[in-house]
Amino acid sequence: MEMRRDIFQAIADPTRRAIIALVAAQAMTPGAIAAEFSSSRQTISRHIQILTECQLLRQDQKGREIHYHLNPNQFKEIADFIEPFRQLWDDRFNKLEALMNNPTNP
Amino acid sequence: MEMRRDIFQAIADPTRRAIIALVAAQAMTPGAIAAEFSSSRQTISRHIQILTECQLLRQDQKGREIHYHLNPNQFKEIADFIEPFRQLWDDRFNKLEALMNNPTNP
DNA sequence: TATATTTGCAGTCAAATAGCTGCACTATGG
DNA sequence: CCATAGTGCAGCTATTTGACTGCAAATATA
Repeated sequence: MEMRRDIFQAIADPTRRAIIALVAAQAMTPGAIAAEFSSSRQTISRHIQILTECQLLRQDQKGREIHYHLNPNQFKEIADFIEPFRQLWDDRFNKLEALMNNPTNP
Repeated sequence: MEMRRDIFQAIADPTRRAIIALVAAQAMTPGAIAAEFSSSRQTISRHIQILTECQLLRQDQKGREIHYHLNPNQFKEIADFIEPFRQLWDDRFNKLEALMNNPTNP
């Protein structure tokens, strides 16, 4: 029944990206997260569940509260996807890369 | 009727990511792209249309053939999303950043 | 001009998704 | 022990999505 989630599908939803941005700043409880949105608490809870399945979020139980915090490692899969194209648009990256390949030269 | 497409939704589909990877190597016609997949030509054509709506692909009409090629600029939106988290996992990036902040000239 | 090739568009259908409400479970405090 | 607060899960519905088939438009070739 439950389709295998991948991280690209997880970040496809704008609400979930907003949740990620919120939690990135500080760990938050589901209630506090839901308070930031107009959707119902249960709906936000479902989004949190999806993000947790992809390990984008991690739980931190404290008494009856659960604090969710970001797991930045999972973003590597997205980074790996766009990395091959990065040099085609990111001048800053090109400068960094030049320094990396030629660290001692002018 | 037609929902506004965003780029995150565009790359959520694995077939579309595969199309992107194909076209990144070289510009291709819809027919040639479809030949790489088991889905029908029309289904692939629909995916190409979605990618083009998001400007991830660009058309290049040559007679009755249309060559699609990648528009890497659009990946910036994805990069901007994950960039804030990059330093938290990417050691290589940290090294590059260090070089950038402390260039070769003493 | 007639024909074949390349492509896009409309229509249909099954499956997945995101939203809601209601209920059950756990932990804290009196 | 009981009430309350914080969460998760089940079930329902409307919307969206991805796949297919069929057809039309445009271009190249005989």
